[in-house]
Amino acid sequence: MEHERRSYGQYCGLAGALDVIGERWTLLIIRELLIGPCRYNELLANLPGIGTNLLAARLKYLAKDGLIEVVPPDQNSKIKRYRLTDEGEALREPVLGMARWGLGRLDAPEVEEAVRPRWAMLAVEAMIDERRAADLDESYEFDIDGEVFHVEARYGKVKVIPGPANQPVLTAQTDARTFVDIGAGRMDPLEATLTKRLVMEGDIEAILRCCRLLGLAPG
Amino acid sequence: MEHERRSYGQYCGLAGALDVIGERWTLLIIRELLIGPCRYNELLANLPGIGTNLLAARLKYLAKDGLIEVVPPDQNSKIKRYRLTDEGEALREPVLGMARWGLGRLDAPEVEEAVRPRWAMLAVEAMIDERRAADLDESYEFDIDGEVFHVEARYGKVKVIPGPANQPVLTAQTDARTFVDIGAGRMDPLEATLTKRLVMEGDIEAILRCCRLLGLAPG
DNA sequence: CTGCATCCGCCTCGATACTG
DNA sequence: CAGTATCGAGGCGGATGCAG
Repeated sequence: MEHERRSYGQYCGLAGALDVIGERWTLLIIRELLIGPCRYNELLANLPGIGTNLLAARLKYLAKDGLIEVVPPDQNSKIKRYRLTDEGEALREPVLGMARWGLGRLDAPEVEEAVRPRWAMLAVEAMIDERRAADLDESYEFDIDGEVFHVEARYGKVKVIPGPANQPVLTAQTDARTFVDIGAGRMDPLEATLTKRLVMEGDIEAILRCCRLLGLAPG
Repeated sequence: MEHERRSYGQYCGLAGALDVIGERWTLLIIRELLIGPCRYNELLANLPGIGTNLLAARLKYLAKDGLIEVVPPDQNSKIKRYRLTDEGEALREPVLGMARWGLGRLDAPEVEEAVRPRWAMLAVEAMIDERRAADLDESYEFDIDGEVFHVEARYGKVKVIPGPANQPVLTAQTDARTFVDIGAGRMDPLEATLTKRLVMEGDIEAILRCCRLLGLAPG
């Protein structure tokens, strides 16, 4: 006995979007997949509080609606993974926009708040202002609690990529909590550096260019 | 006995945003207020299906979170209105982004789908590509089922404004259903014109410039 | 009439247990 | 590892009540 899905029943783009991605947990699943393809149990681990039945149901709907697809297990690893389709990937911009909006409003984390280094990667992507990258041709490497990724700025186009950079002009090492604090505007990079919670290595000018790209410094 | 609000409990911008605007109906309330300040019963009328208690509860939370504020009744009209604060207004970009995403996926409306001319105004705003307005200095007037608004393009900055335009180079008249069909890409402006569902008056070149601005024509 | 508050039935959600 | 099954609690939808 299948039940029909709840719908707003409005002939409007936003209502149509929310019919698909408006239910609880759905956009957070999209967030995880925006960072990269995931296995079922990875999603479960990075979405503390979601019921396993609910995750399964959401994945089923998202696949039926064409936002995600299953990467079948290949020869070496017999593990099924989920990944965004182009249609799902097209949500990146608006979702990052919402993340940027929410980042600026974040309060200090309560005791029970979950913190994951991978979310810092999305925070970086949300903070980037590509208009400030017109003259850049370099990359910055981040190590957040051991999770390593880098930002590649190439003449106006900026990408955030998992893994270490080739020849970064800057490496930054910190913990997820501190990084999100900085992104939320509640801690200054200077303060984090002075208290040794943030350690940056590289040319001073490169550090400033990186901070400007992330909206952490004027200019 | 007040109940604590449900939260994802994640120290992440997106999760923080969804704690505030992720509940059912909330983003649609924001949509209505993005179009313009509204009275309680206007919201109720344009959100068919919402419970009156739920609307009241959402408005209360949105006010407490600083996204909306109450415009007190002034002398001539003793009617209370709700309007977005700057914080709420800051959601315009990501919300329009989601609307654009959803607009492209809209199926033909089912029998029971609600259609409101005011939503066409938001659809226009979502469709606009400001990068194509660099050389424009003119305005286009729309009449959707009697709801009149206009688009003002001024050298790269484009605004959608309620009410008639001053000296529009183009006036377009149609019904909400047809307009959303065009926005969703399921009907061509040409087809709508030939079937008399869309009537445009103005210079042929102006019509083409307007279509390009809305992503309805290449170039 | 507007702007809510209260009540109730149902559906969704969250947690745990269980299976291939 | 990757889900399915089950069940209690709470959020939602609709009707109704009521004060200004």
